[in-house]
Amino acid sequence: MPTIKDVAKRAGVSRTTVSRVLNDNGYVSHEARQRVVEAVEEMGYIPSAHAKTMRTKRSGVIGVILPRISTETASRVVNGIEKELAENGYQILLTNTQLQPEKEIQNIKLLKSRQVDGIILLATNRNQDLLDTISETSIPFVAIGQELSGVTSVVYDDYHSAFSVTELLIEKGHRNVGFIGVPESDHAVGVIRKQGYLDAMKKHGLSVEEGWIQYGNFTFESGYEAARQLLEQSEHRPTAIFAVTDRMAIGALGQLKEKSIRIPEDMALFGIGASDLSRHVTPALSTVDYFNEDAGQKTAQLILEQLSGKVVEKEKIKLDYRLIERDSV
Amino acid sequence: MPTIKDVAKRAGVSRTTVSRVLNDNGYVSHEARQRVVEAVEEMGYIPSAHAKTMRTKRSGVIGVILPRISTETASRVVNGIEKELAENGYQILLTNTQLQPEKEIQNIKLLKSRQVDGIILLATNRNQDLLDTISETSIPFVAIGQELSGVTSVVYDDYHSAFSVTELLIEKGHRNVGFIGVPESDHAVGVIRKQGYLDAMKKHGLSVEEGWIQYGNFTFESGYEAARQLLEQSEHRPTAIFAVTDRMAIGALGQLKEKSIRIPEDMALFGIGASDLSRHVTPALSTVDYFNEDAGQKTAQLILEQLSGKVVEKEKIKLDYRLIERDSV
DNA sequence: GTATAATGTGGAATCGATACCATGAACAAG
DNA sequence: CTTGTTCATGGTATCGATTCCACATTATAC
Repeated sequence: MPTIKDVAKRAGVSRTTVSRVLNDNGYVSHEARQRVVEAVEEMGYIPSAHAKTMRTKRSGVIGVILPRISTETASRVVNGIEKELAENGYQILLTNTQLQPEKEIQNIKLLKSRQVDGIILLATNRNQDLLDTISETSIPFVAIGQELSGVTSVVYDDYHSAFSVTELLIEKGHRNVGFIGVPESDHAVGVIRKQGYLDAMKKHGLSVEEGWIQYGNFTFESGYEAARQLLEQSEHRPTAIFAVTDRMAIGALGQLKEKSIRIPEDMALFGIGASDLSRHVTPALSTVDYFNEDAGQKTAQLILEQLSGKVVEKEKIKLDYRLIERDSV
Repeated sequence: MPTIKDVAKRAGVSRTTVSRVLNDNGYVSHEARQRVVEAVEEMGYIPSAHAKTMRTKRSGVIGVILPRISTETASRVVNGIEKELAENGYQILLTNTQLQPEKEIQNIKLLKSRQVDGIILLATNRNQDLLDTISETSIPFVAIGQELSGVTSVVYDDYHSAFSVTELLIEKGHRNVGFIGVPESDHAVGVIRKQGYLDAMKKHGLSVEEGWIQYGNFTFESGYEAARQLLEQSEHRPTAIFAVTDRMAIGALGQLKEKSIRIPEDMALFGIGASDLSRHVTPALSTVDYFNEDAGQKTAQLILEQLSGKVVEKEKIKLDYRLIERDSV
């Protein structure tokens, strides 16, 4: 690989002049510029980003930490981020935590060692170690998915969406609404969505029987299993199930079909996520669209804003959502 | 951010000694090591990967070029790659081309400027410019998904899988098998899979009527549309449809359902990809599993092999596949 | 026609790490 | 007691770019 020195020699100028041409700053005569451009072309010269970063302290890279790469939600968010950042000349460096909280911290260090200009975290938990690590981090940082105290966060409207879903089911005449949640370590999904459900029930004067609330772990299988539990409620069996993710809802759907329970006549079903799946299962699953791609884009914009140098208040952006009513209710 | 110099000062040793402790090579007394470790800890020192890369010419990063980030296939492949590389101390730098061929070349340059130690390309086409760019590239390179001449490639067994699918449909008694393909610019999917279909038909003495072959562009919608075309064949209407991707198969499924055509009684349906979707639509879609995650892992292993320094022959690895027969046939 | 500004170019320092070489101390072998 | 290893440490060059400063040269103003 040729270096700037080689180009300089070939063009018969100094490294400084080559640098000027490349970055289009300073005075360069027409002839000198011409010769440099030719030399670059002929030698297939590609500047070293490392040397540049080292000198300028800017890498043009934003680190993105994902819980897992292969989820639809994450993919969409990344898409949104990518789109926005690429337009502004930034590149993404993706890392994933395989859902291990300690890896989040590890990855933040890793990204810092690579001099990323900013970090975006798709958060799944909010443990103190993580918060500490972030607050020690001097570079622009935005979290998405969870509200992290002291950190600019982009969050979905977990509470109101869950509330609305529950209320919609109630308005459809259901009084016994079952719920499939996830562990509380994921605050947004595990705590807030449940709260939305509980508050909606309460508002309408409906009690929530023990056994109506089951838990899964985001997988189809756990939804399938949770639905089995819900069906076993001997008296006061739910007539509707609200699962906090589409995958679990579709797992539940499998259970219901297996038991030949008609949907929505005998059991209504609602999910969250607006996954491709939700649209194509039968009956089509009612769900909530969180506009993940827009969320990613918004997050990227916040990072860019911080990057632009102006001092920015830490803020919390709550995004819009939309209920999608389909055949399952 | 503290540098190695700051750590050296704090520990009362030279930079060289700090480097020795960090990389665990050369002689360092117990006390000196102790002091360095403490200093690193206290200052929260994180070494600059850029400086290191610059000096050592090794970045510990493998570039991965994807056609699009948010597809199930790509996600799985990346997962496999990640798993294997992470175990060997490498990191991934992801870029995507948004399906624009010229961006593939652009991204290769970008990755080279970042001194990646190797490049993995999820290829969708095989144009000459791309091949030229790759052959000019001196670093380890592996393509996956398409066979690129002169490049180590990991490919799916597109031909035999398509052949098997077609044959299976024929053995089920179908003589009129319709086909939904994609443009030939994607050689593996557009050309080879179609060839497998055609050869299987020929082998069994079946002619392929004009109009039985339709084309889509990987989307649900295009599958839906292609199926409509297939249904319009007035005489000799197909009794089975083989779509070269699950998404298009599921698009077709929508069309069939809309027209109240019973599956599989009136029309059998087969896809490729073993997507989550295929398992959960009704009726469950028969499909081909290409073991994408294993493919990613295998690809990573090939890169690691090249990285290990031994001279490796360019090779072409053809992967296994598995037909998954479900309710749609 | 001289002072001043604009234009054009290169030398050298710098970013933060590693690698090579030199040097010194401690200790064993002859 | 000299010689040769092993152990321990530091100085300095280097990787490939940018940036600052110095110095010409040319153009413009008065």
